[in-house]
Amino acid sequence: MTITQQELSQRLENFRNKSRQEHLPLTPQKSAIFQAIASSCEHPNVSEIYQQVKSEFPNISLATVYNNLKKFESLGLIVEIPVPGEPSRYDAKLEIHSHAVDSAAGRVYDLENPQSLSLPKKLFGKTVKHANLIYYL
Amino acid sequence: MTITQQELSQRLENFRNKSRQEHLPLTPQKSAIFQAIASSCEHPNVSEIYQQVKSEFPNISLATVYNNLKKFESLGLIVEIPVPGEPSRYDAKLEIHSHAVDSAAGRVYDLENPQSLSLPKKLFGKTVKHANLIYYL
DNA sequence: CTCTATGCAAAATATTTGCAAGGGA
DNA sequence: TCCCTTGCAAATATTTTGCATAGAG
Repeated sequence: MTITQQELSQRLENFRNKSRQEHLPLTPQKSAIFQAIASSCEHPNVSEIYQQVKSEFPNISLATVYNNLKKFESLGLIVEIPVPGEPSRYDAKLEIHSHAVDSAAGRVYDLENPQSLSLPKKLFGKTVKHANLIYYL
Repeated sequence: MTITQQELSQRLENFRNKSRQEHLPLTPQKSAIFQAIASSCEHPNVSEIYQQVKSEFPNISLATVYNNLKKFESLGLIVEIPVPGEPSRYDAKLEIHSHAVDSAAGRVYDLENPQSLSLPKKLFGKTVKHANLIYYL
């Protein structure tokens, strides 16, 4: 499963814009980490991202990967997908959607949200920031 | 938020039945661990469960808690609720339902699934075992 | 030039495993 | 009796932090 060229460009541009907005230096390592997540539908976990980036930057530190993931999350560039019993995976698709977790195969799929699913705006007096419907296969 | 006496009895009976079915000895520690999860809507995480059980069994080991949680999960007695950025929480409510995660308050609420939400039986040729709709507040 | 990011190492946290002894069925 | 469970300690795995240096804006 690959993403369209157009979708990828959009994600990367969004990434660069956000970085500029926040006056954050745009290093090659950061770009590589973001691309490792954004350039496919693989929903990699930390060590997969680390391995991937390592092939381009053999000196990259795992701490750098962790630090950047945290930063990207706080900027709203990526979303963490927690998976029961395994390390979290990361997703750069920003539209609200669902996930199918196939633990046996160690994979996470993207799914459109069903038409029928209308999300509440508020719960317990608090704004619903995000919603994630996870199917376990 | 507390659960009804009836619901609790049901959960505990289910727990005892399952243990007997599987020919697993029913130790006081196991019961205490299960009850720590089943007797409220608190969705405790591992260390909260550990602290709770420790008050009754000061010698209990954290490893015992972990081992039993894994066992309970594989028996279908509890469900792990992964929470982004924090350790997982555990739920003994077995009906399919949703969760609202309030990270700021460190709480997870149970929610009925909306009527409108009809879950697919299969995805990608695999049976949907469980589905979890998580709202982030 | 200034400020953040990087890489390294160490610390902190979380989880799993091996094994001897104890206790339920 | 048999086998699972417990508790302890050690091993692994995961994530965070501090600090000196390098590099982006």
